[in-house]
Amino acid sequence: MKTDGAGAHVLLVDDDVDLSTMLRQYLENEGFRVTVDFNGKQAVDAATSGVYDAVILDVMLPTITGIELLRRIRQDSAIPIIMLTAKGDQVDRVIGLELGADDYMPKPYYPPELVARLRAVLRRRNGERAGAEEDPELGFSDLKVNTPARRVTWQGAPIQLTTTEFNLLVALLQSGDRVATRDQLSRNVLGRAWESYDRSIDVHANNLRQKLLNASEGGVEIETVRGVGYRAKGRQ
Amino acid sequence: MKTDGAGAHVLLVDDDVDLSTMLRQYLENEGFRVTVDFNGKQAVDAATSGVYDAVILDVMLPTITGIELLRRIRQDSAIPIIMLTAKGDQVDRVIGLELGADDYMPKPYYPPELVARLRAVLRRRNGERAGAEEDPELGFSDLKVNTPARRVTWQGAPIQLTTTEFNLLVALLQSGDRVATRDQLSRNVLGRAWESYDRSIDVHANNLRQKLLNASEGGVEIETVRGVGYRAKGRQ
DNA sequence: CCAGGCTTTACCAAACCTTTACAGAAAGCT
DNA sequence: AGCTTTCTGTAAAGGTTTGGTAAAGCCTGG
Repeated sequence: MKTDGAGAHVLLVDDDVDLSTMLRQYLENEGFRVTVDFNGKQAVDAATSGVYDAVILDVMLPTITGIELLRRIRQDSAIPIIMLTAKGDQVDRVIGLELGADDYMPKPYYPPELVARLRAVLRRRNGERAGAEEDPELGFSDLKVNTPARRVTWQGAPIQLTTTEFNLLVALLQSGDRVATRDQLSRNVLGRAWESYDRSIDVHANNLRQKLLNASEGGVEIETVRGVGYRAKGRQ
Repeated sequence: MKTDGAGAHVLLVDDDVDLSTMLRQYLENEGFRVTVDFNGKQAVDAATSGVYDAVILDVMLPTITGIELLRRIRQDSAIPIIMLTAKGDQVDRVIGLELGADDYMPKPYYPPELVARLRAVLRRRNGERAGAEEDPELGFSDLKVNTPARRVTWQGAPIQLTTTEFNLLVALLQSGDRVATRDQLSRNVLGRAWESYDRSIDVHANNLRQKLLNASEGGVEIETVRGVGYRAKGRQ
């Protein structure tokens, strides 16, 4: 249940208010604490203050270049840094990496991809090997969900799920006994906020429900919580 | 005195003539044979020629980045490599270490420290050769992949692969049951992060898939995991 | 200059996501 | 209970995304 980097505090330095707001929400939904710095002025102080666990740094900043920022941060701190770079901009990238950025992320990016890389640098920072092994298996009773392999089985028999269905199932299981709201599910699974009249999650939930029903004969259920969302339930 | 690595032949790739001369003297004094390459041009050929036991590689080179050099060497050889990186410039373990560097050494360094690490990687290499720790052969059922020799066979019959295809196959096999994401594959195989619309991995994956299919008649498959990446699968 | 091999592009088919519509269930109200 | 409103299940149509594939472009080493 405890995903990597849960609770890690991330400093996001980006001048694009809209984009960074969306990204912040996404990150928070993934369990990070996020602070945004729009102008980069205080970024160096903030980044080196020791309160953050990682920095996401846009290289395209209005007043000061991200590269310069990166250099200054690196003078005082070894905090993990991910740069956001323009697509195909090799120069910034190489310079960035050589200045000690831990990774880069070409724009435009998919938030889940960024989160994956963020977790990677955090994991690497903490005991490299130690926590490296995730709890790859979740699920209850005879239902096994192997996240790294993206495989689902009931009593050993594989269940064929689409990408979204798989993600949805994982989200539901991670939510455990708590009800997962449509908004949470939409953000986690579809990568967008939920708005009224959006029935997409419902459709996926039902398709998933159907497949699980067929495969497990009622061993796993997806319970509807009227007006709120869904919850996965199984005979323990 | 002459402990580990006595007589080992080291290739030093560094453009700073003064520094590398001093280092060479120090290393020779410690019992190593040393060859220096200043411009890095011939470094790949030299490193992969089989005459050296280890490479010390400066990442800050004038014409070509050390990272690029590293990648090319790793395409053809498993020789131990230590990177020299600028201070604080954890020149990317993401890229450096993931591309297969064995260790890194921040500049400025104390020669004794470098020698210690050099011996460590040499010892590790030899130890692995002695112990059963290594898996020079990976693959399943009738597919044999010999990494040091860079040879692939199906039921003894060789399969002709390009460098990239071979690396891709190894990356897939090493990932085992886990799905290898495009980003992971891109980093490991191509030495760069993945960005959307980059289809290179897909093309290689399909070429490889085709060759394996022809050779093994379905004994090995490269499975596509939609929206995520690929996985190698074989009849066990 | 050629050859081999990596990358990019373009196109197509298949997979699959989203939307829509409607019917049925649940909850509220009187 | 009945009636009304709100919400969810479900099927199907439509549209979008994704990956396979062929081919052209490009780079590099010979």
